[in-house]
Amino acid sequence: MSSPLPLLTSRFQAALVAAFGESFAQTNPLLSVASNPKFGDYQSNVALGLAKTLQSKPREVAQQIVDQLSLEDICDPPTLAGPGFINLRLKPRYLADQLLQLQNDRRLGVKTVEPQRIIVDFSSPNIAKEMHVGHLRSTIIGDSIARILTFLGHEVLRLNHVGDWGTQFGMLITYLREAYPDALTQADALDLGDLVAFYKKAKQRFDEDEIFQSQARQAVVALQSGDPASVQAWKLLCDQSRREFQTLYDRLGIDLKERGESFYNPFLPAVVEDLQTLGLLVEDAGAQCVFLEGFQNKDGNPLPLIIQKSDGGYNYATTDLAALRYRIGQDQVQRIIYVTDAGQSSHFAQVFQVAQRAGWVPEGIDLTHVPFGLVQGEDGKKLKTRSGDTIRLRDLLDEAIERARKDLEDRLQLDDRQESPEFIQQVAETVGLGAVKYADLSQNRTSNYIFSYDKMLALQGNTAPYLLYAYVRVQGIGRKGNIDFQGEPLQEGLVLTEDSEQTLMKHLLQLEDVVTDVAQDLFPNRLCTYLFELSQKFNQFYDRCPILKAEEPQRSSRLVLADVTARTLKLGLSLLGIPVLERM
RNA sequence: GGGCAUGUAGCUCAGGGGAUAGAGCACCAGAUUCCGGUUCUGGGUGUCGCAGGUUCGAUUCCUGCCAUGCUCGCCA
Repeated sequence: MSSPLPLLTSRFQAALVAAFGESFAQTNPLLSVASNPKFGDYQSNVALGLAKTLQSKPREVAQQIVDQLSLEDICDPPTLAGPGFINLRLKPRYLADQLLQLQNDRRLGVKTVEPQRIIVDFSSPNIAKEMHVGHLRSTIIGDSIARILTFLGHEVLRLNHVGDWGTQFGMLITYLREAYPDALTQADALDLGDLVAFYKKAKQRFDEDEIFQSQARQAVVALQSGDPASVQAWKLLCDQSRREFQTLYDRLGIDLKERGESFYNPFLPAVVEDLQTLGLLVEDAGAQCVFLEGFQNKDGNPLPLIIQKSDGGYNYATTDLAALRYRIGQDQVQRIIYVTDAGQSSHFAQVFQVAQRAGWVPEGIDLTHVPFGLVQGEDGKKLKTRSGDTIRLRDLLDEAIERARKDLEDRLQLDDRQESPEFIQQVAETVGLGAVKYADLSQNRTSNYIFSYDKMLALQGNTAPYLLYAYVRVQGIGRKGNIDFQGEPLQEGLVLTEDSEQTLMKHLLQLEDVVTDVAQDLFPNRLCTYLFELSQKFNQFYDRCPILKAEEPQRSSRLVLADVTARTLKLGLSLLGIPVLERM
């Protein structure tokens, strides 16, 4: 393990028992990283809360705990401060020993946990539409969450719940039937751009023309009941979109299993029947509904969740309920994580409520909606092109890569460096795509975020290029000194004498805490903050401590410290879906 | 009107019961015998939207209000 926290916790619990008796064996010692490094490395706040129960003064309680604490192998003698904080400082000897452990551990101190089966449902674009920046957030955040859970040892099913079913197909098929019938019978009769244009026109007709609307609704019902011509047309349209999506996933390095809404079609009638049997279903205005608890419509009446439309068709609530049942029953998962925009929060709350009331969610199954905010332009409004259209994801990625290439070429020219076109291409792609991903992941996902190429590609600040460069620096040391970091590991004799070495090492020890925390709360931005701070601390160390020119045993110790830092950066970035470069 | 989210430094944002609320950018000034300066060191700012409440302690939790965004029965 890398984190000292479990060890410190058990020592504190022993001290609590010794000081106040057996009943305090389970008391949480409230240990955390010190709020300010000047106080130490870790702190315990337990005395402040305990004072009341013990009818004593906080500082006295703290002193009684400290008197019983046995930490000589880990820390300097604990100190009391303020109203009753207990401050701890790790010993340099302990840090050097831990560095040796990390050097020999491929997982860099992060243990695997008891495995669960978990579904991460993310990305989920709609067939016959282009992926846009909104899908980017779901895709990137979902991918990172899946990577982190997998790294901790869980069995993760990465599901792409594509929108390949429903009213949109009725619209599209009805429209194409009159405007471009070949598209319904021949593969690739249209390219995707045309398909998107047809979709827009179909939507327009749907909104304006009542006859068209009812034809479209009938077409949906025909499709959902398996009409062969409709099914064939539908398959052609899906194949075309699927290939387009896949090129984007390949570029982004995203692994996903497609299991779209259509997959659950056979299970939809049973959802209705079972809700009927349970007595939850009510007919209202011709539609089959479950009336929700705690939701109101504009008139203050209970809000229904529509399970079956008045025309007999199903909608996405039905599909999500069927999916939920399948995932729990057939996939046998213990946790389902839905990564979608915050606008769907109430939809998921409603679906979860109905599933709970129907008894479809057994004890111990965790359903979590992971919402995220909008991507906005620098004007604070929804991100658009100059002409007001939605920006296509592939155009956005292309532009990030082009800008990264331009930055690189300018730098090469300044330094009079010659590099091959292949090198330039690889660096531009890695930096460009990495910057886009990191910019998104480094924000707290709950709020909206302002998209800026300039900021995400900046070489300073909390950006992908800054982190990538810290990694490259270590590789530069290796090349310069002819160091084989993969070689025979040292067995002993490491020393950490300088403040900047110790500060860096203390940060390396926190990786496990951070990864565990992100797996729990599903906020990848905390991992970003950790990696940014790690890079800053590495740069301070690099600035103050010569490595190759140092005398032994400093030289070897610093090489190990640099290597473990680089490996931590590489691992951390990989959990964000961002590959590193050896040179840039 | 109901629901949800957000409101923290000039800007972009972290933090989320505990000590003097942080970072990056921008701005100013410095450093560099060096392993790639895409670096490092200094310099200062805040009624943590407003008002109450809970608490030994609130920017953090609760309530109300204000502002902004998203959303509210047959799209997903």
